[in-house]
Amino acid sequence: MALKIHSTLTRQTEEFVPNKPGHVALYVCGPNLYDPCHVGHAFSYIVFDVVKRYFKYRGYTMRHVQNFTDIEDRIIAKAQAENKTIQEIAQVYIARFMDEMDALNIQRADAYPRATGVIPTIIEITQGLIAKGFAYEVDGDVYFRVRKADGYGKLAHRSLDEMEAGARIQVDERKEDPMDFALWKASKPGEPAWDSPWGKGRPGWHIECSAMNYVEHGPQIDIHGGGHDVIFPHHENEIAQSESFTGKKPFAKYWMHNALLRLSGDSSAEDKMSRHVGNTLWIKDALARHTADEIRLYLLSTHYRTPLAWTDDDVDAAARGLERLRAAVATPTPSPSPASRGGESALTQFANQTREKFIAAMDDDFGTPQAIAALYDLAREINRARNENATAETLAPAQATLRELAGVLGLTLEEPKSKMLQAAPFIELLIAIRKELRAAKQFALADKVRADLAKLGVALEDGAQGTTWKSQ
RNA sequence: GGCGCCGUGGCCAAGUGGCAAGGCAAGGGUCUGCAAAACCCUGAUCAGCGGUCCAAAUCCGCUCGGCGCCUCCA
Repeated sequence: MALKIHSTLTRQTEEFVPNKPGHVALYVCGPNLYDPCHVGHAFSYIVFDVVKRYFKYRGYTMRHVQNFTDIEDRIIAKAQAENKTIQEIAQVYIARFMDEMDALNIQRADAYPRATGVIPTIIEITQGLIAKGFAYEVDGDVYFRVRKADGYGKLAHRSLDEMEAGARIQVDERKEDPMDFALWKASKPGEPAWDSPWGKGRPGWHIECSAMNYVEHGPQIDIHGGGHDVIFPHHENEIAQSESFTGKKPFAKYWMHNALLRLSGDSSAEDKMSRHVGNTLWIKDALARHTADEIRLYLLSTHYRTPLAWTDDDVDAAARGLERLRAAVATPTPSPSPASRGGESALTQFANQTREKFIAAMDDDFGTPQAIAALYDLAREINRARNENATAETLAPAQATLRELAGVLGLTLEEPKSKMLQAAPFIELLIAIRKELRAAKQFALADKVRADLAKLGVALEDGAQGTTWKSQ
């Protein structure tokens, strides 16, 4: 079975064939650093984290590059408003970004280049594009000549004429074509600026990604990813710049775009989550309410190309499902009774079939919803076997498989860290006393202990192997 | 105005031509001193209308409803 990917460029689900056998060069568009990241960003980065984990699982080596755009109009505006440098602004959000990615169990990229770190390459590419006739200078600005680029609009599947017919942008008379976009902008007083052949200035919005790709990956990459909203103009322009400059096509072999997350309000209409619109849920706030496993399971329960509307209730529903998965991998105390030989190999066999189903689902354009369904099926079989007194040894292989597959989705299946570690010895003490009460058939008192602990947020569960507790 | 997506049981969500995955919730049951957990059982003809086909949630057309991009955006 071959791994297939839906590419925005062809609008087809194609078999994945890397440029270099066994290796994947992946570039994912990172954030502009003028504000914290919201769960829409988290969704995108989780999606590509799963893409990466799955490729590794299938034996590919990866090089994953994620950029930071640290020079851009909004960052400049923010810096001016707060009387700070753009570097100071960027640093604050980069530190927060890294913390949040770690908290979401998103594996770090191999490189995090910053736009301001590749200015010489940006100038080199811009010069090259001018030399080849793809760009022109006007008053210290440099514009890309879209009419010259081969197949401009091929990613967005729109022709230039269509775009101009419906364009709402103000036409800059100095540009040859209204759709021409800036590679380099002459700086205004007070703005950060770099020396260039066209005077003091700074990069336009799209060129930095072409430059960072060129520096980190070379002229061609396998997969370029990002949110659906960045297809046009950002990725379209990246293709135009990179292919025109290097002459190598395709710039990226597969273009993957995740659908956009919407934020479901109490009564208001659901809108795309977006920082400039203002309806955002910061990652930090989401993590205060839900664990990374819960958030990931929820987001991955929908296919990445299907839009979904975030609601806390739905995340909570996913969290309850997660508990069943966790119950399945929880290690039971080895049973003293002899192994029930009957279902032993059958469970392992089921686990192996689950792995095949999981792989088949993921091979088909990262079908996480079906992959997760397979996980639930396996969890049920494990729990059932345990109910039928299977030994720890019998359960272990299937549990290992469940952990293995969950790990591909970045799910740890670990119990959330208890908020009551300090109280643990006292809770254990109460459990021990309650055990004696139960042995003495003083059930009313035993139940009171359990009920009162529940009021304090501690749930007791009496199992065959004794009583366990967890905080809620 | 142009390009595109979506509408599946109470809720979330797969399936994209051949008897409708999975999760949450709900009801019934097993187990348990009781409870919890776990497990078992129960439920949808796929927005509406028309068409193509031996056969459609899946293809075509129209209608209604929701959304995205075309400008900053993951």
